[in-house]
Amino acid sequence: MSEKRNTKRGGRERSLFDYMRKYDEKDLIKKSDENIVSSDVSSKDSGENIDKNVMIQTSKEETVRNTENIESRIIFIDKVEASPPPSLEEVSYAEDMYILDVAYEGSSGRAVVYLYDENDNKLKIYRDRSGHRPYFYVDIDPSRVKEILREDARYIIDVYRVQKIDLLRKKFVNRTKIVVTDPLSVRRLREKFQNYWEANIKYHHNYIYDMGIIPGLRHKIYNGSITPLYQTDLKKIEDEINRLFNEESEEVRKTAVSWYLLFEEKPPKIKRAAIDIEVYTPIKSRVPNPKTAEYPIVSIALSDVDGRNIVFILLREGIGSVDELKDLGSDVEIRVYSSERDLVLDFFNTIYDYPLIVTFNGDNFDLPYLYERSLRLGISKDFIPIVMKENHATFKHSLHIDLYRFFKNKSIQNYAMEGRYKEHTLDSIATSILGEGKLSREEGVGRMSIGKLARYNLRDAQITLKLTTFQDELIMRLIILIMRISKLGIEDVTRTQVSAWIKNLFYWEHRRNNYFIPNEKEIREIKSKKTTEATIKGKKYAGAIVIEPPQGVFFKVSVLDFASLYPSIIKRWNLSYETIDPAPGECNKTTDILDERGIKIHEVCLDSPGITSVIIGLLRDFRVKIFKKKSKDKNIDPSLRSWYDVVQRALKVYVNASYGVFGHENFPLYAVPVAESVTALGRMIITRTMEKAREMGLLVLYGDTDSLFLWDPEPEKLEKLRQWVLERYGLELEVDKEFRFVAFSLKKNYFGVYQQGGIDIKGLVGKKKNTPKFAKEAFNEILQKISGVEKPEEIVKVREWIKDLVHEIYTKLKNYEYTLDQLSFTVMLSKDVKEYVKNTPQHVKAAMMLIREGVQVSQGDNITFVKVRGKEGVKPIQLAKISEIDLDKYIEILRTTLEQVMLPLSIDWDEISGSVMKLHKFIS
DNA sequence: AACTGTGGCCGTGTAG
DNA sequence: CTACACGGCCACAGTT
Repeated sequence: MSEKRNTKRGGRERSLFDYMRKYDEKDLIKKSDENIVSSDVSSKDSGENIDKNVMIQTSKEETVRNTENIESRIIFIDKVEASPPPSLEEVSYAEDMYILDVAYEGSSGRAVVYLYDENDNKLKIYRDRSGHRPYFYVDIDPSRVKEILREDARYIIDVYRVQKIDLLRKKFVNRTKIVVTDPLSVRRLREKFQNYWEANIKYHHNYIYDMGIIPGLRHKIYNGSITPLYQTDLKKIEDEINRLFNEESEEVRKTAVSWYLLFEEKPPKIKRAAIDIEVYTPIKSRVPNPKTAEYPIVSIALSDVDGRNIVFILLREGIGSVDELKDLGSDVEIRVYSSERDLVLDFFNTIYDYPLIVTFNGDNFDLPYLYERSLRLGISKDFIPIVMKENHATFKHSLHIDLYRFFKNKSIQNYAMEGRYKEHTLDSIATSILGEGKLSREEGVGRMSIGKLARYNLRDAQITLKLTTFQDELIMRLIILIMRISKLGIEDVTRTQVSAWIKNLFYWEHRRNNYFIPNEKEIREIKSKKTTEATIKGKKYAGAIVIEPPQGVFFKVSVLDFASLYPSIIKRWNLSYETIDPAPGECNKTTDILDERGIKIHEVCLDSPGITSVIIGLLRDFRVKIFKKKSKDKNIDPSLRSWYDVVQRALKVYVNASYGVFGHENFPLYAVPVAESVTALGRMIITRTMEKAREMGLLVLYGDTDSLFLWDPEPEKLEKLRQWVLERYGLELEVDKEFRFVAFSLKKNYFGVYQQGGIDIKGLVGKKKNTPKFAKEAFNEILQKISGVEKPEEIVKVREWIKDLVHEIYTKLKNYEYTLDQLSFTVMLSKDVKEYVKNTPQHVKAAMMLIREGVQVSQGDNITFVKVRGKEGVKPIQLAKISEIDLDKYIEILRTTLEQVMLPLSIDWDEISGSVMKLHKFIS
C-alpha cells in the first residue's frame, strides 16, 4: 500500500542524485561507521528487556526509567524499526478543508489536491475526478493536427475546435485544443507545430486555473467540481464596495467583491514542526556536501507549534557526558542513540505526525543530506519520507516550506518586512526579526560537546519555528494571503519570486475571463514600438526624473509623495499589453501618452478596461482605500486589525512590484511600450506638478521619481497643490515626511532630521554596507551630533566640534590605532570569479588570493579585504597585517565619507586635513 | 620600454 | 525596472 503510494507521488520526482554513482551499500555503512565512534553504551549491555526499547540513561553508570521530575527528559533509544511514511487519507468529497497545494501525480496521471483539515490537523488528498488532462492550443484545423500527430496517437485524448477571446487582436478566435495523456507529451508534441499557445504552463497550474481553485481558501469538493467556500457576509462587502468604488463600472465592482472575499476569510492554523540537522565535519569551515553525504548526522532537532521540542542526538566518544543534556529545559525531550541509522529512522517516525514541515535551507541542505545519508545507511527508498523534486525537496507525507527561500525573496525582505533584515542567514534574519539569534559557537560541529551541540541544534529549530509564529503567525498568514492572491500552492509560493506570483495571477484571470493566454512571441511582435532612449547606456528605455538638489542645509522641509505613482498611472491611463498602441482601425476611442516634453510617445485604447490596468488598479485601491486604513483603525479589534495589517503588507508586495515585472523582458506579459509609457507619464506628472508649485510660489528643493521636497511651504498653498493634482491627474499627493532640516549633497544623497527627532539617511557612503567600520563610526558620530541641532545658528558650534573629531580620527588612523576589522571592506562577489573577464575588481583580486590559499569562494559570498601598499593593493583580511595597510587610501575613504556630511555644512576637508598633515609630519 | 594622465567602462550598492 | 554615485580598471595617447 505505502509502496504504491510512494511511487505514485514519485512520478514527478527526479532525484538530484540519479546521476551519481551507485554505491556499494555495505561498503558505505562500514565507511560511515569509521566516523561514528560507537559509544560504550551499546545495545548489548543496555536495553534488552526494556519496553519498546526505551530507557533513560542519565550517566554511564546508572540506567533508570523515565521519570518526570528531572529537568529534561532524556531517553536512550536502542533499536528502531523502520516504518514507511503513512499514506495520506484520500477523500472524494470535502466540505470545509483548506486547499494548500496541487501537484501532478505521475503514477495515476492525475492532479492531486492537498487539503488541510482543521478538525483533525491532518493533510489529506483528493485525486481529480473530473477527468481533467493536460492540453495546449494550435492554430491549425483538427484534421491537419491529427495528421501531424499520426504517430503519436496514443498520447492524444482529444482534438477539437475552441473559441475564446484573443485580447491582443481584440476579437474572438478559433483554435484547436489538443488534449493529451500527460504533461510531458505537451512538451514534446508542441514542437511539431510552428505556433502554439499555453503549452509552457505547468500542469498543476493549469489545473488550478481550470477548476477555479484559490489556494489558501476553504473549498467544497463535490462530484468532481471544486468551489471556494466563503463565510464572509456578502451583503456587507457589496455595500462597502459600492460605496468605495462608486466611480467604477459594474464589472469592476463585481470583480472587486470577489477579490475582497480573499482578504476577509480567516486563515487556517496549520500544525507544523521546524526541523534542523547537524552533521559531523572534521574541519570547522567545511560545509558537508549533501550530494555525497559522507559524514554522519550527529544531531537533529525538532520544535513544533504545540510546544514540543525534541533533540535526536548521537552518542559518540569524546563529546562529554550525557549529564550535560540534563538542563536543556523541562519541555525538551532528548533522545540519545548509539546508532546513526536508529536516530534517522526514529526521526522519520516522529515527523509522520506533521502535515507541514518547516526548515531553513532544507531544500539545499537538510533534506537532500538526510535523503542521501539514509541511502548510505542502507535505508530503503520506501522508508525514506523525502522526495527530491526538480527545484526543491519535500516529503511524501507532508508539505515543506523552506524559509531561507521565502525570506530571500526581495519583495518579502523589502516590502513585507520593510527591510528589517539585510542578510539571508538564519542568524541575521532571526536576530533582526525576533531579537534572538543562533547560539554562538567557536568550534565546528565535530568538536562540540554533547550538551553544546544539543543546545545549538535545538535553538536553530526553535528560531526557525518562531519565524513562522511571531506576531500571531504573521509569516504564515502572509503566505496564505499571497497564495490566495497569486493562486499558487504553498510550496510554489514560498519558493518563487514575485514575478511568478504576478504571472500566475494574470494567467488565472485570463482563464477565468475566457481569454487565450498570449504567448511572449506575439506580444513582442505586435507591441514592440519603442520611442524613448535611456539616460544610462545599455538600458532599454527612459526611466524617472531626479532633480538636482542645491548643496546645503535647509530648515523646515516637507516631502510630498504621490501615493503608489506607477500603479496609479497604470490604472488611470488604462495601460495594459493589449490596450497600448492599438492597430489602425481596431479601436474607437484612444488617448495619447505624452511625456514631460509634451511629445506623444504612444497611444492607448479606451474602448474596454485593460486587464493589467484593472487588476493592478484594484490591488492598489484595496490597499490605499481599505486595508491601510483598517490596519490603523483603533475601533477595530486588535487581532482583526493585525490581520488587516498582514493584508495590507501582502498587497504592498504586489503593488510595489507590479511596474517592475512589467518592465522586465523575461516577464511573459512584458511590453516595452507599456513600461516606457508608465515612466514617461511619471516624468510628465512630476514635472507639471513642480512647475505648478513654483508658479504658486512654493520652493522645490529636490525630487526623485515620485517625491517633491518643499522648503518651508505654507499649508494653504500645499493644500491647493494637492487639490490641483487630484483634479488634474486623479492622483493623491500626500505629505509623507516633515523634516526639521535636510542636508543635501548630491542626487540620491542626503540626510534629514525629522521634526520629532530621528535621522533619515539616503545613499550616503557612510550608510553603504561596503564602507569600512572606522569611517562608518565617524560618520554616525557626526550625524548624531548634527541631529541635535534645532536652529540654524547652532550649526556653527557643531562645525567646531566636527573639526575636532575629524582631527582625532585622522590622527588615530595615521598612528595605526584601528584594527584590521575596522578597516576592512566587505563586497559581494556577484558572479563566479572566473566570470570577471573585462575587469578584475579589488574584491575579486582578494577572492583569488583566498582561492590560492585553498579557501572555497563562490558566487554570492561576501569578500572581506583591506587595502594594502604594493602592486596588488588589496589582501583578504585573513592574510593581511596591520602594518601593511595603505594609509592614503584610508584617508581618501574617510574623506569621501565625511565630506558628504560636511560639505552641506560648508566645512572644508582640506582645511582640516591640511593642518593634521602638517602636525603629523612635524611629529615624525 | 616605462611612466603618467585621462576618459570611458565595469562593478557594486543604493533610491525610488 | 532605470537613475545615480563612487572607486578602480583598462586602453590609449603622449612623454621621458
